[in-house]
Amino acid sequence: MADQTERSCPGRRRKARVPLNREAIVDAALAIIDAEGLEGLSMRRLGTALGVEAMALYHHFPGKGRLLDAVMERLLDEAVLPPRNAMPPLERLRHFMESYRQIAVWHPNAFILLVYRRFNTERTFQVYEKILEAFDDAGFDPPLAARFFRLVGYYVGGAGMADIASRAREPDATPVKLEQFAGSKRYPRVAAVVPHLRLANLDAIFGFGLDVIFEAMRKQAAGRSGRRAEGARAQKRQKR
Amino acid sequence: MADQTERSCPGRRRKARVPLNREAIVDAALAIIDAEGLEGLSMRRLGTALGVEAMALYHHFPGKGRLLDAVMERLLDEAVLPPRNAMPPLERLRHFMESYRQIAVWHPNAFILLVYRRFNTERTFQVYEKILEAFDDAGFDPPLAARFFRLVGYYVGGAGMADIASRAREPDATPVKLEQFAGSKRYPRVAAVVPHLRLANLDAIFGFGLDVIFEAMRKQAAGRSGRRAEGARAQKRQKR
DNA sequence: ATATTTGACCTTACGGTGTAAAGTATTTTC
DNA sequence: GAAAATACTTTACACCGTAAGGTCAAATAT
Repeated sequence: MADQTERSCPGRRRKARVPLNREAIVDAALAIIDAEGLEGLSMRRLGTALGVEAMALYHHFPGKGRLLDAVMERLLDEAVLPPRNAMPPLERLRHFMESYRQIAVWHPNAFILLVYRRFNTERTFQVYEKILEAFDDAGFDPPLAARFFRLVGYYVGGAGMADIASRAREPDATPVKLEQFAGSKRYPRVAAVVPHLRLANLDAIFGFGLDVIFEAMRKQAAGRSGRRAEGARAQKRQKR
Repeated sequence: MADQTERSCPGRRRKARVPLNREAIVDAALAIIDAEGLEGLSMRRLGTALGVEAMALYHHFPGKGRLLDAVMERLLDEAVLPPRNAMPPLERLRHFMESYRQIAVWHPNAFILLVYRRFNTERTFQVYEKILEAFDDAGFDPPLAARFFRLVGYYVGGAGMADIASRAREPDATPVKLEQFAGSKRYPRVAAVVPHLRLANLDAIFGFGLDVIFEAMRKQAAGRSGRRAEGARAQKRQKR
């Protein structure tokens, strides 16, 4: 992973020396995070991987914070919302949520950025906009869109994080693991449930939760679009 | 916040010199995190607050990781599961989830510990055990308990994190805020929904999500306990 | 009462971190 | 060809967690 690209190659046929660019830096940063964890990414380490001194990076990013923002954007690119005409809006949203979780699976060390840090760049706002557009397409007015947007967002973010914790080996974790308590007499309920929380089941569990949430959305959307058109029964939760 | 307690008071009537203890250290650590953020907590900083050199702390904790584990336990103490005979199991769980989120409100800087780090100590396993006991009381078999445990856990963890991000001023955040886009023509959906995501609404939004999840749990539990007993619904506290 | 052990804390040091400030060399522009 | 801009380096500072070993008062043993 430490490629040490031959950008400079001291004596040999100096080739116009292509300079670094933000994209290459972000790629390298994500590669390091994937390989060595978030705390494995330091400016010096990143510089070395790119064949450059740490301070050179400050020519392309004002600081590590902005670099991490760029890594977030890069991650978000992997979460795709299917095009508007491809399928019904709720299905589009479901696809997005599933691919969002995939980010946690593919980049377990980096995913926390999406949970911990604010979405503060233009690109991330474009994502918000498209998601909320789909909510609107599904027939949710802004107050209800806000509620379900949060519900599903909380869930997906939390699921990604918990997935990671399950797979986890963060820097200074205690060696104790869930599995060690599986046969414990002192924690019988934990022992009974733990077998169903294994890695192999996480996909199904995640899908189950999405089922519950999207089922609720489907009902509300149906009620709404009904009322919107003429006036049906509708779930009366709304308020204020 | 930097109390610099007079534990040593050089010349004056040296008073048996009460030594530090883990509890006092954890209290001080949490106080620092609350006041200055998670990255504001360093061993040196903590030592200073306690009137002691940093290395003295290593007499009470093997390292910063174990100290953070202790802070997690301290935080978890604030999430209370009402006693078994106080109310029906699903209501007990709901109370727990609400108080769990309160941790995020009271300790926004520390809450991420509960999401990011594994639960690895005895005390945290006791919490798991009691929660799963309540699931059992509610009539869920282990596979279904696992699913709903995750669903509600993902949600509550994600909600806490997102709440924090909303209130956030993490170390190197971009100055851009959601509100700056409220009137934007470029993000009309965001502009429409943002007013409903303000701090004042977060409690209601969180409650709405819990409503959806617990409604689904109620239905499933009813189906289960009905099948389990004979035909009645029965809240039925049962078992050991 | 004295000697010994122990517990609690301190000092020093090492290799890391992000980044401010200033220097250097190469490329581009006029 | 001179001037300006760009890309990168050097050096330095104030932090970080913690390993290793030292110090000194209180507790215990003799």
